[in-house]
Amino acid sequence: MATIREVAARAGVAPITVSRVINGSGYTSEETRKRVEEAIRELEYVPNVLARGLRSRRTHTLGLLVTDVTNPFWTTVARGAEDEAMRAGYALFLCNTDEDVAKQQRYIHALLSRRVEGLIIAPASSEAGPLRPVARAGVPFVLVDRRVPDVAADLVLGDSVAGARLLAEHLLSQGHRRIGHLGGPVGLSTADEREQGYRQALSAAGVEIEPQWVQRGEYKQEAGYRLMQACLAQPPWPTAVLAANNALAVGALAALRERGLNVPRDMGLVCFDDVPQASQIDPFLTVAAQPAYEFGAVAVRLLFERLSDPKRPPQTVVLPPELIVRRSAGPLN
Amino acid sequence: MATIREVAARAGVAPITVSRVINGSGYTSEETRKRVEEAIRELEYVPNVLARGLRSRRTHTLGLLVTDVTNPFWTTVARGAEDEAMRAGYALFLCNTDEDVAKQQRYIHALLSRRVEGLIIAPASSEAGPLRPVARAGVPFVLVDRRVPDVAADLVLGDSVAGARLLAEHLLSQGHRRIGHLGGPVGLSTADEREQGYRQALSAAGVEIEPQWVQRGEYKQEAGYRLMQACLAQPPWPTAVLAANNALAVGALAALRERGLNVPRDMGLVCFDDVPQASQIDPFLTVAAQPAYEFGAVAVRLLFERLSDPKRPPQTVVLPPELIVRRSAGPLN
DNA sequence: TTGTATGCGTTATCAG
DNA sequence: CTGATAACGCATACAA
Repeated sequence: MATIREVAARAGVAPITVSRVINGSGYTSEETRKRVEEAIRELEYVPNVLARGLRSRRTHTLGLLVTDVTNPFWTTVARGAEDEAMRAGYALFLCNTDEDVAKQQRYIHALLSRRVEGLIIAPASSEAGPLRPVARAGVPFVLVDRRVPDVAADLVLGDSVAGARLLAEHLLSQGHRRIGHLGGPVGLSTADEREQGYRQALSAAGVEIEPQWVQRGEYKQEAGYRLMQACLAQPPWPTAVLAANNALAVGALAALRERGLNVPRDMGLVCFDDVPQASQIDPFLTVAAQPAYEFGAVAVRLLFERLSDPKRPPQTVVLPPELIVRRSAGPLN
Repeated sequence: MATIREVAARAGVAPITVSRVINGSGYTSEETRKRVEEAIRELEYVPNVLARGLRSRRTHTLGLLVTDVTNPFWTTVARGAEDEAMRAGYALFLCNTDEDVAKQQRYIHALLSRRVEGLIIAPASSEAGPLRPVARAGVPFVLVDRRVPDVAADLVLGDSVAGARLLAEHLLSQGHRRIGHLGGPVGLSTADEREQGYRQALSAAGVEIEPQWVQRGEYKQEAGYRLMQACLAQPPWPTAVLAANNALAVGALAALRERGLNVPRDMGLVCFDDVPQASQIDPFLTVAAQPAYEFGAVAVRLLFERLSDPKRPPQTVVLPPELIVRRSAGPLN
């Protein structure tokens, strides 16, 4: 691969002049710029971003940590972030932590060692500890989707309480009075808040909750399957359940099918986050859909704002969910 | 952020000794290693991979270009690649080209300029031209899912001809004799081969094909919607269609629903590639599923083999699809 | 087993 | 408007 010196030699200028042409910094005459650009083309010169980053401390690279790449919510977040980053000439490392703090830490280290200029993190846990290395390295970061107590950072959130309330109210409006909740990990802000919204709605309607109807686990299909079974371990059964995310709902559906229970005939089901392809195939699940693409795009914008003004106070952007009513929670018989 | 010199100073050794401890290269006494490791911990030292790569020409970074991050097939490929790369201590840039050659070229440039050691590419077009910069930069690459004529590179493929034949034969076995095909872009190997497999199966069964039943377009939902409409523009209609990928099938389903046609009652539908979440929610689509995770993992393995032996002749690995029969193509009435 | 000198490719800084 | 010089942080080559 050609270097900036070879380009300079061929164009008959100094390396720094080539640098100026590439970066559009400083002055260059029309004349020399033409010559340099031609030399670049002829040699198929590709600037070495490593060397550039080493000297200038600007790598034009961001990192994005999501907790599940196979979840359409997160891939859509990634698209939003990627588009926004690319628009600004930044590349984006997309990393999948799988809700696993150890994996998250390995990626954080990998990204810091690659000197990314900023990080967008969907935290795998609500502990502040794992984020400390990022803060101490002085690398700006934005949290998406989940809060972390005692961490001062920009934040892009959905409204979990309101969304869960919407879903629960929908079930109530369909006549359900025995409503269960399949929740996410205890301590994770979205999971805690979704349970809270669910409880608020039911309590406002004067509806009782059996303890076994409320289950918590990971945001994964297997957990949905398991929690649904636990929920139905013994009577009385709920007539409907609210799953705290789409993966939980998909797992719950498998458990219900296995027991020969039909949705919505035998059991109503609603959840947070859409499953777009599935909904195209069959508009079935009633969901509180979040503007995932915006999550990513807004997070990158916040990050850029912070990069250009490091002292600006942390901002929080809340993007409300939208209730999409489909067939999975029809009127209670 | 601390540098290797600060670590060395604190440990009372030379920088090169720290380097040796970090990389496990050369000899270091137990004693000094302990001291160095402690200094690293105390200073929260994070090695600068840019500097390391500049000097050693090893960045421990790969690039993966997929054509659609929101398609579960590609996210699963990405997971396979990522897991395999991480196991070897490599990070992976995951980039989404959106089936757009211009976008693909921008990412290729971004990745070359970051001096990735290798690339895994799902080519957005079957032209060799766009891949030339990679070859000329001397960066090894593996093609996944699609062939590119006149490019000597390692290759991970599904068996498109066989898969399409399986799907078509399934439709024939259900009694269908008027079978359409919604195909991918003309010239793209998977798209061409899937049409070929479809034609082989029908011709072997002595079944005729109306020209309007065979449509080709992008591997995207909108195309599926449009092609399905074109397919039904005028009688005679097919009684079933074979979509060349999952996105096309999802779009086709929307078009059918819009016309009030029920699948499988009024129209059979099968496609290449699964839609895992949707199939969990409702085991509906009959598909030729490909081992997507293996695509990614095998591609990374091939890349590593080539990195360690650049002169080895290009390999091609073919991973066969599996027919999963569900309800979307029941017996013809 | 450890250290010294040097250079990877680029840009910041200062000069002209 | 252009150039010379040095330095970014690390690892290679060679010495001790």
